[in-house]
Amino acid sequence: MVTSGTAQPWVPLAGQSHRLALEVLLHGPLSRAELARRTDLSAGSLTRLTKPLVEAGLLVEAGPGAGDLRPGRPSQPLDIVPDAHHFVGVKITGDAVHGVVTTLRADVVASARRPLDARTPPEVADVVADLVHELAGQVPNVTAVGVSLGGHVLPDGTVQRAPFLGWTDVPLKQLLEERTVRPVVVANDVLALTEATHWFGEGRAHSQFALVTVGAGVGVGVVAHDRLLAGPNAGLGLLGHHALDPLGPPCPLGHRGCATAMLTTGSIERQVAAARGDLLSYGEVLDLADAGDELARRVVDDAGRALGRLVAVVSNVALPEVVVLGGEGARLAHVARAALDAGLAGDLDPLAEPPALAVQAAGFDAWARGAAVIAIQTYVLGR
Amino acid sequence: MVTSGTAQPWVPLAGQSHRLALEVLLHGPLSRAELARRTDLSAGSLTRLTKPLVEAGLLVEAGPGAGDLRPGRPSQPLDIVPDAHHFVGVKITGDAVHGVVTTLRADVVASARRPLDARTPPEVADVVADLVHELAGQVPNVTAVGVSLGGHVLPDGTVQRAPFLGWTDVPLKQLLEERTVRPVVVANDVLALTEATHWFGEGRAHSQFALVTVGAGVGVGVVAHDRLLAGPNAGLGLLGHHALDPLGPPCPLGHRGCATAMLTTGSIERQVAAARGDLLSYGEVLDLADAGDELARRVVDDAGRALGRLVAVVSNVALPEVVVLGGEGARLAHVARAALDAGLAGDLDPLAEPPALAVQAAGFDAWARGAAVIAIQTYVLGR
DNA sequence: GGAGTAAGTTTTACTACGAAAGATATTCGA
DNA sequence: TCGAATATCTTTCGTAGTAAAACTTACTCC
Repeated sequence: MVTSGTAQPWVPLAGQSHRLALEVLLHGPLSRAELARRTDLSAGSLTRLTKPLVEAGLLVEAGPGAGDLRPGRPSQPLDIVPDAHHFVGVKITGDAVHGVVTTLRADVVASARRPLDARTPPEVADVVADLVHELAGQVPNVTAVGVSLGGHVLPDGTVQRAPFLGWTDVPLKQLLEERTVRPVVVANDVLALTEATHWFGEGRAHSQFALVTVGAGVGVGVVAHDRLLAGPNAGLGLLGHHALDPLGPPCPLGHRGCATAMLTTGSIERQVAAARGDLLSYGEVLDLADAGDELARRVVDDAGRALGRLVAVVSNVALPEVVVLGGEGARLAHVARAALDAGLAGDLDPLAEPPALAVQAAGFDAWARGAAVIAIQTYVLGR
Repeated sequence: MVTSGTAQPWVPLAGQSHRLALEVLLHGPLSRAELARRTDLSAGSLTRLTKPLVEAGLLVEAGPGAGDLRPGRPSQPLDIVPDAHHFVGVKITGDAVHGVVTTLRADVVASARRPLDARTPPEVADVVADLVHELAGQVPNVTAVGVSLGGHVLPDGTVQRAPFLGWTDVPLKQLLEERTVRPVVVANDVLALTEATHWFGEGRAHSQFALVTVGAGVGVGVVAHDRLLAGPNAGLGLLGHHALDPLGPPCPLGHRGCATAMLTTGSIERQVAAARGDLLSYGEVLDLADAGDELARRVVDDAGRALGRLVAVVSNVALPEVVVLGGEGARLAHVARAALDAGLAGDLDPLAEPPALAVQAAGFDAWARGAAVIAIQTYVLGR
């Protein structure tokens, strides 16, 4: 039985062993021969390197790949044991806390939610700890907890700034480790979702892609050369006030037609409410637009066109192979796909190769899963 | 004496030897101890690895670093021999061909220029070959020739598209190798200049930076994680028609206030000519603006503000530590620095760390030097 | 049931590395 | 002028990781 005690990170694994384990984690069951090809190691090295990993229980010989009837000795795919470890991911928003439990492969096995009535750091930490406790009770072997929120997070887990909560310099990691007595990792929400997309989502096959999120805010994450673009400004929503439509509505800061004004769920609700007199939720607005309501259609199409232009800007600078659209408002990309495509095409060079587009499952669980992935990465990479 | 025969690329060097040689090439004379620190190798390994490199003449023990009087055995800096190899770099524009000769460290030791009267591939190749011949005659050991132009270049040296010349699918590398009987590398001009900035210019100390060029066109190159952002669309001027000023003049394609309309030398000349009646060169317009001429000042400031906004967009997406401004029109950044800063500040998040700005030496020699750097890289990395 | 094929294993020799101890060349202080 | 201190560079040696080649295993196809 795998020890259920303190989490042994993968770090003690030497260079190549670690690389092999990671390759198996990310790209599913792989035979030794396939691993040898991917890593440019010899077949002999693979036997040598995988033996201790199998003996330690980190890798297991999965059943033979069923379908392939090829000549030659059948391969014996190696795989990790996904539920040897579980991870809790929590996303904190301005008015609620969303949590999920995932396996080592980031498959969600449970989720829960708590409303957030108070926003002081200790109170929020209490709610998060309570949610973690509930979720962690449902599975064995919870190895680490990841927490994400909109704002700037320092490497030591301090939230330097979180406008949605009105926080500055809150030692969130420390507050949560005191309460949960588990390893906690804190990260920016957009960067966490970008990493999730990179390791376990639509970005898995690409070494260069971008994630554009729409929801309460607008965010962009870029992966280049298989690594997240980081820096002091990463994940802060720098394009939040990028001008997209000179005729659009103003945002709270007065920028006419900026990304926040055109794309955030709040702004779209507000535009419709101002014209109709009654307040509809973002989902209801999209439903109306889908049903052909003229007003909703106009607002949603304007937003779609703006999103297309935003994707074009990101695409023109970061040269992604794929642009993934995510965030709790991502359904917009489906409802206003035609307008999105038009806005995108208008701002791309006609001779340029357009990027592929992918729309992620929306909703807050996706955000929380992103936080869990940060916990997985920390455990696996040992940072 | 170093052989003056066929160029032995550095490639045969094994992994670490190659890395050491590259480190010395890029970061000047370095002692073994310093190299050990930079590469995380032991001092012992350094003796072992550098011995063959010194014996082969690739590295030489430079004179002791004069100034430093520290206790302990003095270090013996190792250096490459910069003029053991020379490289020719050529930039082809719509109406001229600019060439330079550089050392292995990309220091320019000669330059020359030919007007371009005809634009058919064979005629252009003749002019380029003639220029290469003249330049190569001035130094010993010309190892390779780099050629750059605005357009899309395939990995095999075919110019797939070059709007300035009206070319499609021209096997330029082949045409030039036939005529010069030397190894030729062909590359996109903006990407070549970005690599030059990365290896030997303002980007040397940074693993993440962006280059924005202004001149006959507008270009952007991005380096992330110490590698150029590449892809089918890299270097094509994708932001050339990015909207920067809703009230600006239209570009030839009708985009009002796009990067081309606001920033290219041609458009600035045209704006001033339209208002004054007489045609001034770009340099004269900048001189006038500097001298306080109201019309020129207005046009140049509008351009500066637009450049600032362009830098902001690039900065917000690519998160560079430095944004380098280059291209033959880069003097704009000096003349309209205040407007540039204003435009930049307006589009940056007030809470974000602003990127550092650097302005490159302008002029066509810089473009040609970029082409030479591509030749250097090809020789050193052996692609 | 044998030929063919490819995966996986074992053996062997080699290479690259770090650790540690030694050699060398300087500064600094007595 | 002579150690003591200090840092670079060199040498030696043991170890770990590697490829190459020969071998074993387990299947398909004829």
